[in-house]
Amino acid sequence: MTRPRAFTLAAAVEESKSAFWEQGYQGTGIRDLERRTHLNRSSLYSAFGSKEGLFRDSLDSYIRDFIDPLLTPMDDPRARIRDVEGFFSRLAALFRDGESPARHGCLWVNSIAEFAGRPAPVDVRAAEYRDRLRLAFANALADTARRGSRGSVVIQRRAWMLGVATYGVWICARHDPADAARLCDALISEIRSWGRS
Amino acid sequence: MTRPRAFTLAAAVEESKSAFWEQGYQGTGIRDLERRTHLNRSSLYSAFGSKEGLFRDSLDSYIRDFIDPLLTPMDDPRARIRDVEGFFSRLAALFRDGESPARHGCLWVNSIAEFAGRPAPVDVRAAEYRDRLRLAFANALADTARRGSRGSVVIQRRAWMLGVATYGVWICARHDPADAARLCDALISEIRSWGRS
DNA sequence: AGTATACTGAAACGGCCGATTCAGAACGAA
DNA sequence: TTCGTTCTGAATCGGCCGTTTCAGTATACT
Repeated sequence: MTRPRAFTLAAAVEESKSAFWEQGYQGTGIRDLERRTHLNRSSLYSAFGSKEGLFRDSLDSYIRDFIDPLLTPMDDPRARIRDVEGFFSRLAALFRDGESPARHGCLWVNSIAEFAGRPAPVDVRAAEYRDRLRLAFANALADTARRGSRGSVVIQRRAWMLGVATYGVWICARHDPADAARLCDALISEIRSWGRS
Repeated sequence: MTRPRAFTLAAAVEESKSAFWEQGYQGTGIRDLERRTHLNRSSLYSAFGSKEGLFRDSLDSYIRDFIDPLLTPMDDPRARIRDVEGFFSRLAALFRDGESPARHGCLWVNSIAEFAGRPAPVDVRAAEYRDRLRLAFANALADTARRGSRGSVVIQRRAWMLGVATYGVWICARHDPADAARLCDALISEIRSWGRS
């Protein structure tokens, strides 16, 4: 009936995502996005409506393709403390890989820092991300409580602590990925010591 | 000999600092700074040279007046684990105070997220801040090693962990200060449990 | 063949960006 | 009083901001 799109929305989002990831929302101009996506303004606006729309889609894609896979192992009801260690060791590997976009930190954490409280597509979902993180940790740590070594209060507290540490690691990675990798190692040691107690 | 300045540099920096703190570097325009400082462009530029110069001075003032006082208690060689608890309980109090600028997070952490790796007055000193934090924690935790309850490796590891947790708490505060306060409470509980072990 | 959409490239919008310059008035110290 | 500086206000700079519009061309469907 009508002429189809010559480009994939997903591909355009992919390129935009890495631009926002590296340079932030304000640091990325429409002209940057034109260059990265190899699309002109008109196509961009007809497909996404606005810069903010494109950013929202980038954020969605980021969570779906990057964050979720990191967390799902810990969501499994059979998850154990070793899955928590696995999470941080996978992070460490990303930080040590000079090619990984993880060296620019976490798109979401960066976005929270960039527009806090301001009218932005970030603010609402920031709490979601935080809770998702804490729940994943709490779930994976839960079996140590079941095995009686610790009370559930301690588990909860440690899940919170790991959540906030994850935020911190991302910030650290943005300015020094190698240090963030060492940080993950240290966290893994600490978590291992919890398993022994 | 010549006409003196009618305004204080420090006062101008003070106003600029809070503007940057709330809205970030890129989010704050010269026109914002004119409004906040009640100075016109010419005075601003003749006094500070550039927006970046004003930002650098704001960052210095931030560290001197806000960060240093929070850390010095832990720098004391006689510092104990209770000073670490004190640090987080002071943070919690700031987050619970609706007037405190701490509700906008940490100017430095925000800046790291905003320009990582880019030509900015932040990048060099980011490592300084990180190390200063870790050293302060390590120093205040050291006596638990001296008292033989823990090896120095554990102390080091925990100091790193608290450093990264502090980063995370600041990010968390930027989007939900009340939650950050609760987070500090949880950290205090955890730290207290270290003292008992 | 006709129709409906998508493509490209360019132009233009009002507005702000950071920064520089100027004229004129105000002021303090020598 | 004179000299040197700072003040204010306004204008200007080139450039990018995000966004809209348009004419012209290409493409796939019925």
